[in-house]
Amino acid sequence: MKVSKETSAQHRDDLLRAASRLFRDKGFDKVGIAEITAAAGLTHGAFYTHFESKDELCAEAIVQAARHTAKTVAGLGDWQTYVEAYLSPKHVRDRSNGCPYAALGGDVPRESAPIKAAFSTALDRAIDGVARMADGGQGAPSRDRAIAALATMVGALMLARSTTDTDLRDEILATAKAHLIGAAAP
Amino acid sequence: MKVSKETSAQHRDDLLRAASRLFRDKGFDKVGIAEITAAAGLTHGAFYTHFESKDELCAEAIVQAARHTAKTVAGLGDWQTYVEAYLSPKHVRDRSNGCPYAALGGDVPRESAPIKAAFSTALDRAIDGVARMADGGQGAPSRDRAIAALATMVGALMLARSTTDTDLRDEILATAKAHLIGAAAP
DNA sequence: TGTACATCAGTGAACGCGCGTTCACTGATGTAC
DNA sequence: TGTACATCAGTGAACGCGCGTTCACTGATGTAC
Repeated sequence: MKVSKETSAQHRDDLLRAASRLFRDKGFDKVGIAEITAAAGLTHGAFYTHFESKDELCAEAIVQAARHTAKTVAGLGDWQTYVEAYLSPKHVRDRSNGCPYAALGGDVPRESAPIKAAFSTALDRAIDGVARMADGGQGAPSRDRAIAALATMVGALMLARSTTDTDLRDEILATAKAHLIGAAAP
Repeated sequence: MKVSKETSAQHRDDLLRAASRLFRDKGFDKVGIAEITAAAGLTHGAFYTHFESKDELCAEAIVQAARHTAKTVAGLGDWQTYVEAYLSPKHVRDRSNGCPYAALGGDVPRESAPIKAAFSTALDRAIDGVARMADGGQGAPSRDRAIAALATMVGALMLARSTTDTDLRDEILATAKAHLIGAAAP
């Protein structure tokens, strides 16, 4: 049955939000159209009135996740708070709502060009965001520091998530934290 | 038809090598049993005389990739040479023969316990290897530096691989390189 | 404002396909005499 | 050393399953009069 334009727009948004969370949690390949539409309270057939293909959804879900993440990060305000939240056991556990660059960075190189392009654009903006946050208005060239910091954070989070040894996990998080906060606020 | 014990052992090794390369290139989900057995010059039916399941192969392929990588890295000898090879455009392109931690670290958290355990053990050894290489016998506590360096390298490689913008890619590689080599050999 | 009808978002059955896995069969290996 | 036979690695057809995608249909929406 037909629904109102507002409801339809809401459904599209629901699909994007569900996809953005599910993809970050399980990766593109391990989440099906049926699971995404069900999470949005729809049946799988409705999917293709909103998106042309799964690939298109993947690309848009990256944008959605990046936007949501940027908003959350901006809300934290302080660089040290951000680093500590990023390298926390909670962020290791909660992939669904976490950093899309750490969650999907490993998958993106294997996906289609539009997906790579979406990720690439989002990443570039995220670097700018981190650069702005990392040094609150100082004249120093901050983009380089932002890139190095982001690489360390993304790498540390990914490795921490890949570990079954909780000692090693905590060691990775603590070490990365020390290097980042020590370097940014000596 | 039956083959000799030596041939069979060789086939098992061929399967592991093929799997270790294919998985690093495309990830666990995008490589099928048929593709792996074909790459090893066999048909898919032969697979189950060597491995109980795809999951078991994934775990063993991680060990295989880690061993091969450790051998290659040991051959480089010098820390600076290693960092430059790691953060080279060649390594960005050639995932098949590259670092298994950057290639599969994003996938491992979503896989079964044996796969996570295999990865975790290999990672722990890799950290030790990097620690030994990074400071050639100095008394300084090197394990922390090794962890931070590995996180930065893995993160930078992954992000560089996820980029379509070649300027951004080169920027990521150059920045990470500067931070790592500057820190280890000031 | 009320009625008639074209539109189209959502449903659910169906599709072709590739996947991991199984299994009856084949024929070279390697052992027992 | 030579022969007879049990073993078992590899083959290829077949399986059930879940996937992305399609499509005829439904019925509420929203427009034209």
